[in-house]
Amino acid sequence: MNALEEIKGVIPSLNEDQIEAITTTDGPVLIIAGPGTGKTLTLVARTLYLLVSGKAQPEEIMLTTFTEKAAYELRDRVSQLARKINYQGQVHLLKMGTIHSLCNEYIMKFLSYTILQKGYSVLDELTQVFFVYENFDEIITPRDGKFLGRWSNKWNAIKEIIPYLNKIIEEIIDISQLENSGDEFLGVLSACYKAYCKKLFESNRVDFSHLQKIFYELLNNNEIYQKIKSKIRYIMVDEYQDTNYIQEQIILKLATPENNVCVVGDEDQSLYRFRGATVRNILEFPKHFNNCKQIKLTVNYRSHKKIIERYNKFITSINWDGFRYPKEIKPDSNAIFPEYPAVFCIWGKNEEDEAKRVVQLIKFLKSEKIIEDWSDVAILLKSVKPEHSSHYIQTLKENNIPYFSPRAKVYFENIEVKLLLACYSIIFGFYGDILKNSSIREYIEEAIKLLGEVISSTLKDYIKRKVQQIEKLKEDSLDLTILDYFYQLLAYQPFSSFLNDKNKAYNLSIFSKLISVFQYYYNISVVTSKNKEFIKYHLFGSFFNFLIQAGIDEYEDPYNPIPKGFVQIMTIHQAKGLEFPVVIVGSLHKRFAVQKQVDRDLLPFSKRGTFETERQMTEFDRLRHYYVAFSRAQKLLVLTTPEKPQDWFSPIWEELGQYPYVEKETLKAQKFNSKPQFIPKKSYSLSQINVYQTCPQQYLFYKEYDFQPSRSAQVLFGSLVHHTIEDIHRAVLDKKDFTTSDIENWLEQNYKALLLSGLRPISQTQKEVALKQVINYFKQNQDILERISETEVDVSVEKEDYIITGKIDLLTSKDGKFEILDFKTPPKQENNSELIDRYFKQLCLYGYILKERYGKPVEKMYIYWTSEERRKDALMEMRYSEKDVEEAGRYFDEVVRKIKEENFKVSIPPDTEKVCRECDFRFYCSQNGIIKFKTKELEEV
DNA sequence: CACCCACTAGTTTTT
DNA sequence: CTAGTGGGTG
Repeated sequence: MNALEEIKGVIPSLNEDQIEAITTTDGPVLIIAGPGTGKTLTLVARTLYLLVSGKAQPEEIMLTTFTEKAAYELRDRVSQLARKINYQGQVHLLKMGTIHSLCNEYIMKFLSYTILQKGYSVLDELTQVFFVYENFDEIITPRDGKFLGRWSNKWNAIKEIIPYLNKIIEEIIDISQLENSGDEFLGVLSACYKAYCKKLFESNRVDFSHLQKIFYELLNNNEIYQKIKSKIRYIMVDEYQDTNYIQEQIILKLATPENNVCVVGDEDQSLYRFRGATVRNILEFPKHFNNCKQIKLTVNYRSHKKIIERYNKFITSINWDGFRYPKEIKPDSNAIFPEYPAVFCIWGKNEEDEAKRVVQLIKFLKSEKIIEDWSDVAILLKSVKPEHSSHYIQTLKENNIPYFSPRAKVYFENIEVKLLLACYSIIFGFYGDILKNSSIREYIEEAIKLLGEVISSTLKDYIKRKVQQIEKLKEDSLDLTILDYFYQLLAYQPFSSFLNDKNKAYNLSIFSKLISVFQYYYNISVVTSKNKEFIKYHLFGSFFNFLIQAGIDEYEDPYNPIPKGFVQIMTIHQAKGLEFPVVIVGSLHKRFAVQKQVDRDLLPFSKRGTFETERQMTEFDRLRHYYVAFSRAQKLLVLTTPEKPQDWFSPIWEELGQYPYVEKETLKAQKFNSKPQFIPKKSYSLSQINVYQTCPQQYLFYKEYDFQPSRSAQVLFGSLVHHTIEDIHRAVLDKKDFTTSDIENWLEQNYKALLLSGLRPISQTQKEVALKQVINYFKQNQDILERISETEVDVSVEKEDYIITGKIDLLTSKDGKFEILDFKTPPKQENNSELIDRYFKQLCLYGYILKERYGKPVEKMYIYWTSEERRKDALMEMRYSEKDVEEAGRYFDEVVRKIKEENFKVSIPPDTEKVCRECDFRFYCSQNGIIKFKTKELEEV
């Protein structure tokens, strides 16, 4: 059977255009995929086709997506179908991810050729802001009270300058041209840019745009380019309309010379201009080649034909003047579309009335059983901030309809967050007169009032003790970080009960991360007499002040972004790539502005120059934005407004029936059933599973909720030893010469990197112990080092409903047999202990995976106890039988099943001395009777 | 189509 | 307070 037939066997629905897209593998291909035309399916099938036809091995295919989530989904689907077809290759080796994550991977691989050092940290949106804040005076100098002649407020200047810094990189702008432009603003800007980069690399950090730039520079080094390129034969790029200039350059470079590059996208659905994306890439793609194949997918399998008709009319209502591939989306000719009003409008007298009618409609749909679940309805808005969404939310609440709107930037409105902030502001003395001129005065005062209403006497006493403790500080310091207060507060009501509420627990976890960001970016570890005033002013006056004003989002489950049982209220951006039976589009009367200042200032210096005119940008972008919204609808598209819509909506708005005057009777006769959401498989690392085995509560808090640890010295010690041993192995594999002083150096670097990742420092003696262990290992095991064949081998295994991941080192014996080496830093255990049994099961699993992958059995497995001085005590040899492997498999299934069932009860309390003493939740657990832990420290709390 | 001026709203988000 | 809109003029 040929590859195409095999694929048709598992995906019978493929149409002719899709098949052409799948089988046109060589040379440049542009796939224009309209909404609902099976873009993801086509990408999955194309990848599969490349694999099954033997054109490429998994590791030779690179597929970039717009989000991590899309990458997961693609990978899951490919591996699912690959199994169905019984494909034998290693699907997990596919290079799939966002462009950023792929850049990051290659940078790590070729680190020594870049400006970055080991353990560099990547700034995200929030930390980039604080990085500029931290180095503000060196980056931006004010003149006449204004920053760069434009902005008078410091935080404002930070917020405004960051898009410029990013754009300079993304548009590959020659900074000397800005300098010499003669324009005063651009001159100062280029100086800022230089200072920013200098600071960035001095502190061994990168931002997202620099990840791309550094990778791009690697590609321009021919020797490295050859290395990278030799392993990439096929490139696919999803959402190509949302790529920026440097990404285009990266893709084109990676594709040369044979140009097996396939880009997929739809210029009509481009809505990320504000992030530097430009449709220019997809429009000009064919011009880069002389043999570019173009395939258009235009058959829509998503929407009712009346909906398609309407949005076709909408998108073609202006003159695109060549800035669009002419196309018409066609309904599925095999589908039967029942006759009912599939598109109608709601025009309220005012926002309140509009919301009332919207909710009336939603209730009607549900009570008539036209929809099955509340989550079949999505309200799509330009923004979900309260000023845009509150009238809908209010009315939904009044009618007891559950709703879900995680991106409303209302994190700080949650009671658990308010109460924590109140506690912190009292502990550090940020209340009363000090608030007078603060812009968060109202917020803090309200929070304190709220705390007054719920506070218990024990919590009151605790806070009093802490206030006095800080007041008494003279010349000395407390053994408390700012984050430690957080974990102590969790021991008290109402916080400890909040931990039982999933959503609140996640929000508390976000709080722990915020505090940790503050400690890190303002360079504070413990509270001292010298820094207590600094903490007071900066924690509230600048840090929380900024965050509360900007607002941050609440927790969202990456594995289940559209939970069942809730009406979805989301931004149009969020809805991209999704579909819903019923889509209600609001904000039709609002003006639509497109950010232009950054482009106006910088694009003239881009190599490509400008593209559309400013008027065109506005005209094009607003149509595209709402085109995305309208095309999400499967069965029902409702346009809603409290006022006359903007004129440019008239092509879709004209002659629409109005609710409730539409033919409700024919609507009533319908039944919309929704497809189940795709939920990607969860992966569990073996170290995670170990944590669960040690203490399910600890697993819940650190691994499930992802609380930021404050006191995990043990973790740091273990990682430090592991990483440094990895360095030795890598150096051996690279055939580099090194001495013990190099090892000392590596350990020091690793230590710094681990501290940067937010771990708590360990003592000098402990650090020396770590070094001793590593050097001991190095000195006594020359024979092992010589036999290392691979380090950090990925031993992931995909099970029926979960993925287990792990990393090990691989040895090859003289006669070519495999051996596994795994390092353990805890003290050596007795031979029949429970822990050894657990480690043994891990090794069995590793052995099994490797046998499957390489087709030959693993001969020996070793645990190496690094804390043992002599090799004969440190090295523990194990062998497994098939029976052991089976048992290990059952064992992991069982543990994962318990985790999935959310069984986090502690049945056997862990060793309080070893485990709990290092755990931030020891106060919480002992106050709540989970463990008995009495020490001096606790009594003082 | 470029420029000016008065008026008005205040966004969207990935790594 | 910044910057985008949109009407008006030349």
